[in-house]
Amino acid sequence: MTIGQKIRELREKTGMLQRELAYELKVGDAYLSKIESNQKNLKKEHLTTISKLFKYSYSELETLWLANKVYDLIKDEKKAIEVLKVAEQEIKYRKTL
Amino acid sequence: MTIGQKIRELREKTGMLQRELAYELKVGDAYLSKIESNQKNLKKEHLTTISKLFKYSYSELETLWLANKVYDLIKDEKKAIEVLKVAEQEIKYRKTL
DNA sequence: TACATTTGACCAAATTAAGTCAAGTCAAAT
DNA sequence: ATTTGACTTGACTTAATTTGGTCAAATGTA
Repeated sequence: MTIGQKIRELREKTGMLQRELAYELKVGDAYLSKIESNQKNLKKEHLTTISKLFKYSYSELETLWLANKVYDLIKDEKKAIEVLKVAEQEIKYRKTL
Repeated sequence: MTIGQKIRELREKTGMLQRELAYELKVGDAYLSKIESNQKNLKKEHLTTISKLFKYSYSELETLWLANKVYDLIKDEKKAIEVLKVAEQEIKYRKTL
């Protein structure tokens, strides 16, 4: 599940049009279309609006949003999974400091 | 192990000074100091030079370099580990498409 | 002292973010 | 068969941020 998919899911479940949600977010509908297909990242602030609008956990949206950023960084790498493991170890290690 | 630590390790093992390695990389020694302490990221191209200079696996350097970028992105997040899990699932999922 | 390294403040250039607009697609209704 | 409405796409723009550094001063350290 990506942040884009989640937003689309929330929107469609309430029968809202892209145009309508875009209006709430104060962006154009073309931009929202790209957000839902993960071609663009939305601002973190928009997560707040979405969270309130659909009464959906902000924290979960934030996790998906961050995961999407990580994904963007390594999606084209063959070693993507290994990279994540190394990053994970680093996080765990530095937590203990 | 971070990319900065690895570079320092390689440099020190050969008794090289920051100034000397910096010269090879055509950067200032202050900048190299920051690279070794992960305050700055080096260019991917520099990995090639380092790999050749110390005869150390390019692929491993690249993994550390990428992991460092991922780390930078989520280091301040409480949910860092969870974010990595979500990103990992996304990578695995999209690979099967 | 002198050499190696680190740090903070700063900078220009390159990149990314955050969009827009117009044209195009696609399905359903007319 | 054409219109309509929802959505998508590509090309573009502008502003903000990041990258990739530098220099001078401070801090170890032998």
